Amino acid sequence: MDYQFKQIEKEWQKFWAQHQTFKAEVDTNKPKYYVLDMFPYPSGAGLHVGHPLGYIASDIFARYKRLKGFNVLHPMGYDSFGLPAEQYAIQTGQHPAKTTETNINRYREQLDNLGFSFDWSKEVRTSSPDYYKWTQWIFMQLFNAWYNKETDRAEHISTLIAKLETIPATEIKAVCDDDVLPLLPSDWSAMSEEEKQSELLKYRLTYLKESTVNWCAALGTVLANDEVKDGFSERGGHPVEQKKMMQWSMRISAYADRLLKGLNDIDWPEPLKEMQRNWIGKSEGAMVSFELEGHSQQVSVFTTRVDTLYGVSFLAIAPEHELVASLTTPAQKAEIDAYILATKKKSELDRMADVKTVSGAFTGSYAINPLSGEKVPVWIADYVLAGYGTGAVMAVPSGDQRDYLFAKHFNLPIVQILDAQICDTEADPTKEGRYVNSGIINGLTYKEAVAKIVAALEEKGMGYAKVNYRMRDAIFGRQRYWGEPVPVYFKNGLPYLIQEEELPLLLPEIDKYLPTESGEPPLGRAKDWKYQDEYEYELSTMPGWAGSSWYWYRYMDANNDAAFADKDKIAYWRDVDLYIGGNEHATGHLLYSRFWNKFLKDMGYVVEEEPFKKLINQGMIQGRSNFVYRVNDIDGKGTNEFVSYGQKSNYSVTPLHVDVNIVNNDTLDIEAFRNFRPEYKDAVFIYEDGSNSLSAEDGRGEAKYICGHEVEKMSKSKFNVVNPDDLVERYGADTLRMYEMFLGPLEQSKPWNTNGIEGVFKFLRKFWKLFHDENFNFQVSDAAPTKAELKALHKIIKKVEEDIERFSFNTSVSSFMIAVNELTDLKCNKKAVLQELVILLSPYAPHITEELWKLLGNRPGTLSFAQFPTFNPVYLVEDEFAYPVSVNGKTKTNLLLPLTMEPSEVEKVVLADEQIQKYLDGKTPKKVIVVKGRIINLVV
RNA sequence: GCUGAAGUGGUGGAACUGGUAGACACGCAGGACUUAAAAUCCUGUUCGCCCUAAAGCGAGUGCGGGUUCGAUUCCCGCCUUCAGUACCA
Repeated sequence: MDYQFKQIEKEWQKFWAQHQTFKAEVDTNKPKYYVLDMFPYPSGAGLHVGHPLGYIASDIFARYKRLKGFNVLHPMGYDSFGLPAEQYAIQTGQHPAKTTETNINRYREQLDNLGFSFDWSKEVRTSSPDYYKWTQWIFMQLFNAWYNKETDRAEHISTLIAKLETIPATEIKAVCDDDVLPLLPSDWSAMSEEEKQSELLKYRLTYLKESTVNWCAALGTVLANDEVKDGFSERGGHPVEQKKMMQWSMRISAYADRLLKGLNDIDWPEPLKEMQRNWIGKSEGAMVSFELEGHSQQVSVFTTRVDTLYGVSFLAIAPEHELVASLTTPAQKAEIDAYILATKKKSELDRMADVKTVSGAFTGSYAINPLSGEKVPVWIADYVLAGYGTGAVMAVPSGDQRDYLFAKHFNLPIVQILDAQICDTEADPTKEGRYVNSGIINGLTYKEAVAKIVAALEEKGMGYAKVNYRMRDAIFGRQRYWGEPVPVYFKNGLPYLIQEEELPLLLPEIDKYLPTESGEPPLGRAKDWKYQDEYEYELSTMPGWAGSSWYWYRYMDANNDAAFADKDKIAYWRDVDLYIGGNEHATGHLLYSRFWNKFLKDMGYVVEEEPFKKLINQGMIQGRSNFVYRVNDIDGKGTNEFVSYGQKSNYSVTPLHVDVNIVNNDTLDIEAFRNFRPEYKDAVFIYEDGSNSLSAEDGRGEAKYICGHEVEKMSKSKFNVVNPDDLVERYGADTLRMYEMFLGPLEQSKPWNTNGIEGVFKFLRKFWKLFHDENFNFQVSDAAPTKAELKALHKIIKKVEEDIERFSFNTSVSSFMIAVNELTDLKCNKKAVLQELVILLSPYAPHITEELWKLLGNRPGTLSFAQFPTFNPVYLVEDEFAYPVSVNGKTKTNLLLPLTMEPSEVEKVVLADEQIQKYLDGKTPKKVIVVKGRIINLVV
């Protein structure tokens, strides 16, 4: 029979499911390999053709590793808590769990269509109580932990309590809030239980704190920094404002340095690591305190250029800074108030777009330079961010451009501090030369100056060296319904954990998925939802990233209800060897996951410091839209006439999107177009050849309407969404799998273009034909392969292995085509060759190869665990080589010579060659370069 | 602005350590088969010049330089596109 992909694919998908072919069990006799995909959020739109790209690549790799003798864990699941299901619930009243279930089923169906080798017995769903029980459990561990800088790891809170009982709190090296009390052991023991709890909260790795948050009124929730884009929410594009709220936070900043260092040990794309480095934003500098004239408080600033301290001509503090009110003199009050009001009015977006305008206001107060004793004015300015450093800067106009502009604008002094510094027209941040106008560091170089200034500040108690990070602690709460409940209740305003045995804390049912009338989160609607019928539960839920920050461990032991995963299983599977996903998760998911992983390692629950050893970003698949061109009449109004792409320059036209699914290789399906919309029913066309009737005059076939095209985002409104199911229906999963790989390098973003899928389909048919005679009877021979056949085979063995190892799947598809073309030309139907080829191709096209494997007489289903063919270089050895002969680097001709011939001998033959003499034009070459087995170059 | 990635035929792309640029595929053109079409198969296809043809000549990997016998590949400068980030003190 001809290649019947539909029947073959259904049959094998059923077989794999029934036999649980890909179920992975711990097997200490085999090396493990863990291949993971970033699990999807099951949206209502289903999978489009861009989603499976990474899944196909990882599936090929997983199948390849199985053939190489590895015990492969290759699971899949769903990140099923999230906003869209809840938005839908608000609109329709339908429970998000129900929508989610429907969407998951659809996803599963689509995934099953593609023949992935997932171990579905280990499926996880973050929204299932069996799963979020353990997300809550990890939250509890974080609550019960603090970060000890001495041991450089997280520890149980009990070790902190032990310290507080024995040593002064000031001697405890902890990552904690700034306002921890300087308690003595006696103070601690004198505290009430509640006072103690309140103090411990300042140390816990997850803690409740009043913080400035990104509040999105339209979504009714708080967003993380990475969910805000240019002052608008990433999802939905609603405005976001700064607001103070009590919020759960995760002390990820405790891990800043380890998160930074760990990047050196993992095999991730360099750009991705760079993004994380920038996000963590480590900067080394110093804290400097300035006394304030007439006040008891001080202002401290963070600076990376403590050497410029003598160049400070004013202090600038954020309008939100806590000292603004007390620093403002009566005379300046009106001006300051007006400025603060103006700043608040400006939206985040304006403030960013408006980088060039200098603005600020003088408080009327003065600060004292700790080293020079000089009086400098204190200003407020919106270029100083409340959220970074201390929310105050020491302004050095000679060395910092923003300070420079500010000083120019407000006529403040600009003091040169280095002899090599040129700051007549702009700031000069270089560190060259020796210091001038700089008190104790005059005449010194940069390096000497920094050390001396830090020492002087430390001696006076006015400053110290400090490392600062841009990364803030992560907000860990959403005022939303469809997320994990936080396992916390409140007693006298203080948070307490519920008991571990009481997990999971189930998401309660509510009547509407909206905030309460008093503005509390939706959980405030739950009736009689109280801990021990008495205490209020936490009403916010966990953010989207909670469930995805540890899910790869759950796959190891998905059905365990005694632990998030069994210790022995974690000890076997350890970490993810290969992780494939989009790079939109660079600073969110991937950073939080590394953080939780390090914490779990500190607490002894897992074994590896880093969760994802190797990571690959698959490129985004963009949409490729098609256009028809509607002709406008003289008044510019649209007509019902459409002109083909090549003829459109002769008319005034309006381009209109047309559904890519009724366009084939940019040729419009006229019939389908007429049915696309009622108003097109009687459309008139001007075809590519300029004619306006379907059949050309000479009867040489049909005229064509050619569409224009453009690359855009894949979206419904642009009619460029391509559904994988349609392509599977037409060409089969094996063709789609190979075509997605054939499209180009995995990491590269590219527009989806179905043109060309035929080529891959033809290839598979040609491959099928190798095993069949003209009448499609299965027929292979047991004869011994010829030298040429073995050469073709071993060439592809070598190529495919090398390509898979470097994730170059597109080139191996080409190589398969070449191999099949060669074997077809050789009329090869030798089992010895074809059977090896079946194994080689099986990771790419698993269905057709399973079928042929069976037809070749092997036990069904054993292909997945066959042995990957071994490359033997003997078959590729050549004894002759057609040397390209070039003159001055330009190739002129080829010369067939034995490979054993030595270069000196080659040179002689070349110079004697009649043909080559012609190119030399009678001249004697100055030099002859012979690279054995490569090239001959004559220099004239 | 800063950081990163990338620019190769009509299109997707290949060329892995500097060694025959354009593999493989799409599209297109021509042909075979067919009453016809679809499907299939064969031939050609970087551009320009020359030519009945065979053959030949020249240019060519974003642009301008450099290193080298030889550069898509290495170095310097510039341009364009995409992504991330954005007053970070």
